[in-house]
Amino acid sequence: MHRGRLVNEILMLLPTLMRFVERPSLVELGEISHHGIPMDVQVSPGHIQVLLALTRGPRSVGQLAQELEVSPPAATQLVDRLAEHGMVERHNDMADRRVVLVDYVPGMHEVAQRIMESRRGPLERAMRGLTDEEALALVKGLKLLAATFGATTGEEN
Amino acid sequence: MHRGRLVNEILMLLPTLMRFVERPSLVELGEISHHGIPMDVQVSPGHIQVLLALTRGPRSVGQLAQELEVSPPAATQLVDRLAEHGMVERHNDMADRRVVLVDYVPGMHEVAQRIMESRRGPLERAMRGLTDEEALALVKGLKLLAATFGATTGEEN
DNA sequence: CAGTTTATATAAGTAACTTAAACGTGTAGG
DNA sequence: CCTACACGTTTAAGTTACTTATATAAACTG
Repeated sequence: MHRGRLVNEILMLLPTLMRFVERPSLVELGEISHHGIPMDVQVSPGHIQVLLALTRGPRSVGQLAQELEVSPPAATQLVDRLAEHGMVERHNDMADRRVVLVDYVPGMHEVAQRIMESRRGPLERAMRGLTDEEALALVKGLKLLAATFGATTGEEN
Repeated sequence: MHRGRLVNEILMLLPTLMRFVERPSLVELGEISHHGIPMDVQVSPGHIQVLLALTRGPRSVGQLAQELEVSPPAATQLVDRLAEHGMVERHNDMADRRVVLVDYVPGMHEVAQRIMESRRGPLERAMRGLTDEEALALVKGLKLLAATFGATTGEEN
């Protein structure tokens, strides 16, 4: 088994995959127009991450930054954009008025769901070409890569 | 087996991994200083891809753009940067004087090697945590993801 | 040899980050 | 209680890696 060869393949694959993943996709959102929201929205992977994180309940901006492993200003920006599109709201935490809690706008849960589906679709389709073992190995490998790169590249906080 | 769960995990993992991978790393290059080249160089994943592609011989700018799946101007820029750092050279193709052939600067092959090692290192370390089957599945999965995203996101030429 | 296509480069613009600094709020210590 | 420092978020400014549109030069084509 030529590990070196595999490493080379990944070295060629990762940046290319990255560019594709990074490319923000236009999501068609027909029937919510009666909510006064534009018909389609540009969503980047980061936004999807936020929406996905919020499925487990409201989060503070800082928590979001930690979960996505980005700087606080980046989290602020992501929330800004989603708020502009009417997907999420900011509330003040009454317990600690410094923190800003982010949550779905009431009734937008399903819309968020649809937006996420637009990303999940291609992924699910891709994974149909993998056996269960391979799918598990893929996730395991991705986690390892993230951990290793994370450790190598600073990881300052 | 909960495929949906795995898809969610990947949806959370990919962008984060992306951000790490994307982060350009500073490569230490001690002893080439006598070539008149700066001691360390900022290399992005795209640059690594170019260096790796050149191991299989000289390439035209257009070919590089195709192999990395980026636009021609992006390839031009990547070559610009590597040329600034004295890693690669542009030659005119005598057969077709429109094409610009890119190749290592003589003697820089080993330096390029070292730069690539700086990226291969973390990858190899990560893959040590995988069995051979898992490593193969990882590569297979990455290819599938790239193909699927590529198909979804335009792929215009 | 005029007109179109091809290969590269330049110019201008964008999106997603980063660090540094500002601002308001909480929390102790004297 | 109030001064000083720490914390959570935002604003500001800068960077990077792309994109599209346009320019330039060389090669085909009738």
